[in-house]
Amino acid sequence: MKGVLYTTGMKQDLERAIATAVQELFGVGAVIELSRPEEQFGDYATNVALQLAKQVGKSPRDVGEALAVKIRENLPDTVKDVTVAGPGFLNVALTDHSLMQAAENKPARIYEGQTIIAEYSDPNPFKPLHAGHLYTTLVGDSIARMLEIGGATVIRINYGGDVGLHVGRAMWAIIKSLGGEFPEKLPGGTISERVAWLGERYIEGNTAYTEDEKSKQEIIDTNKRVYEVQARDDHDSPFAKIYWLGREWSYAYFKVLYDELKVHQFDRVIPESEIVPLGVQTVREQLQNNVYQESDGAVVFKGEEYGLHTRVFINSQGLPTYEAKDVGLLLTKWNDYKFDRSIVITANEQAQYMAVMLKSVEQFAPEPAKRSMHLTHGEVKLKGGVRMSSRKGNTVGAIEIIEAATKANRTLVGKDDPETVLGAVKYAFIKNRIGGDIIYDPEESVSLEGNSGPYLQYAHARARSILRKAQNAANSQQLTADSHLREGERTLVRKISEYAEVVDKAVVELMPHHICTYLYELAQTFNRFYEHNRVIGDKRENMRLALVARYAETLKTGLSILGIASPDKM
RNA sequence: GCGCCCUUAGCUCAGUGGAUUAGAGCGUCUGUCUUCGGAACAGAAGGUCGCAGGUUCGAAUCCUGCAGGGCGCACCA
Repeated sequence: MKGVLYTTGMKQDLERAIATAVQELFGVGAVIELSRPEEQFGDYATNVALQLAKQVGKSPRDVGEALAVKIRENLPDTVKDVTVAGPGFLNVALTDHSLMQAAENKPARIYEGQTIIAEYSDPNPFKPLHAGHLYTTLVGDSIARMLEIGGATVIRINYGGDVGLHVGRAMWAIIKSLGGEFPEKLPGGTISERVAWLGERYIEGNTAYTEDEKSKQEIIDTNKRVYEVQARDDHDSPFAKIYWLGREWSYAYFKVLYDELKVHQFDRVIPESEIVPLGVQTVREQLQNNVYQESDGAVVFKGEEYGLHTRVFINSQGLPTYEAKDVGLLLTKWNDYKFDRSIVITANEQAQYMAVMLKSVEQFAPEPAKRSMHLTHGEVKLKGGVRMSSRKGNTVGAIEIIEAATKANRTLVGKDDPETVLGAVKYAFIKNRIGGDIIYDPEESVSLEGNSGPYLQYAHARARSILRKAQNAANSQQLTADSHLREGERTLVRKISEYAEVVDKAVVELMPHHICTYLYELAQTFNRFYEHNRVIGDKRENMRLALVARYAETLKTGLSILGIASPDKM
C-alpha cells in the first residue's frame, strides 16, 4: 500500500525531460533524481552523468556536457542554463518565469481515494497525563493532517486502556484510600484536582504492586473484578460506581487537554473494554488453528520462528493482555472501515511488541496485518537526557506544560496570547525528527526567537501587515505577470517553489519535522527580503505585493499542517 | 546474553544511500535602526560529524568491528 508519487509539477517535468534526453543521447533508461543545490549553483541538480558514465563508457564530464547541450535544446523556455560542475554534476537554472510557476505548485495527493486510519494519543484512564502524552498527541495530530494533505480520508482513532492491570492498581489504592468501597467518599473539586487525586492513587498502587506481595495479590484480584464489571455491565455495585466515575473523570480530563491543544477531534474513541471480547475470542479460535499455543497455562504466540520473540496474549488467569486486546482492536478497525492503511503512532518502547502482535495476526488475517504500520517516536526527556519517572518525582504533566508556557509568555509579552503559546509549544515538540528521544526544555518551548513557532507566526503577521497597508493593487496581480526577478525577489520565489516538494517528502516519509525545517527557512528568507527590499512605495510594488501574498499563503498553509495558527496580527 | 535504535559546535538539533567552505537556533562577542511591525537583520568565534578499519574518483551519509547510551526480550501498557 505504499503511495506512488504522482508526476506533476516543475520538478517532475524536468526529471522526465532529462530522462528523455538520456534516452535520445545514449539509448538507455535512467531514473532522474533532482535535488536542490545551494542557490549559487542553480535551482536543481542531478548526478545522473556520474551514474551513467560507466554504463555508457564515457567520462562523467563528457556525459554531463552532452546532456547539458541536449537539455538546453529541448527546454529553451524552462531552463535558463545547464552547467556541468565538479566531477560531472549537472546544475540546472530555471528561467524566472518557470521558477514563478513552480512557486504555484501544490503537494501531490498520493493517498487520493484511500481510507487511512490514524491511531494516536492513546491515553489510559486512571493514569496521569504526562509530557509524553502531549508529545504523542501532537505528533499524531500533525501526521493525520499530513495524510489529509496527501488526499486520504483519515479516520482518527483514540484507544485507551479502561481495563487492565493499571486500572487494578489504581482501583485498589482508591478503595484503600476511601477506607472501603464508598463511592460517596470520592473527592470533589475541579476535574484537574480529581484526576490529580486519581493519579496519586495510581502511583500508590503501582508502588504497592512492585514492593508488597500481599498487595500485589489484592491488586490482581481487583483487576479481575474490573473485567467482571465490564462483562456484566455492572453500574450499580459500589465498586462499579467508583470505577465508572473514575473513568468518566479521566475522559473528561483528556478532553481538557485536547481542547487546550486545539488538536483535531477524534472520529472515534475506542476503550479497551470494547474490543476485549473480539480479541479474546479470536485468540482462542486461532489457538485451535495453532497460530497461538498454550504454555504454562497462558496463551502465547511464538515469535522466534519469525525472528521475533514469544509474547503472552492471554495470561494464566484467563485475562487478555495488551496483545490480545490489540488483536481485537486491529480486527475491529478492519471490520468497521476496510482501511487501505492503518497507522498506529506510539513511543518506540512498543516497537517489538507491536511487531509480534502484527505477525500473529498476519497468520490468519493477512490483509489487515499487511496494511498496518507502526510508527514510533522517542520519549520526552528532561534537559541533560534525564528520564522522567514518577518514582523520582520529576515527571512533567501534559497540561502543566501548557500552563507553564502560558505563564512564561504572559510575563514576556504582558498579555495572554494562546495562539502564540500553542505555536511555541507545538513547534518545539514537532521540529525534531521523529524517532529519537526529544528533550523538553521549558525555556525553549516558550521561546519567541530563532527557530521557534512564534518566529514563524511573526514572519507571517509582518507580511499580512504589509498587505493590509496596500490593499488596493495588492491582491489582484499574478505573481507571474512580471517575467524578470531581482536578486532578493528571486531568492524568495525560489524558496517558495520548494514548498510542494518538501510537503511531498514529509507526507511520503510521515515526518512532520521536514515541514518545520522548511518553513523556518522560508520565514528566514522572507525576513531577509523584508530587511533589504522595500515593498510599499517601491517601483516594483505590485509585483512585490503579489510575492508577499504568495509567501504569506504558503507559510500559513504549511503551519496549518502542523496544527499551528497563523494570526494576522500578534 | 540476544534483538532493535541512538552518538554531528558549550547546549538543543537539521543534514543520512556522493559533491563545491558540514548547516541552524540558543548561549558568547560585534554591528544595523529618522525602518512596510526589532518576536528582525548583518557579522565573528566555536566541529578530526563517538573510535578504528573497509568500499569508492569521492563517505557525517554505505559495509565491518569496537566503545558509550537507550529500549525491548512470557503472563504491564
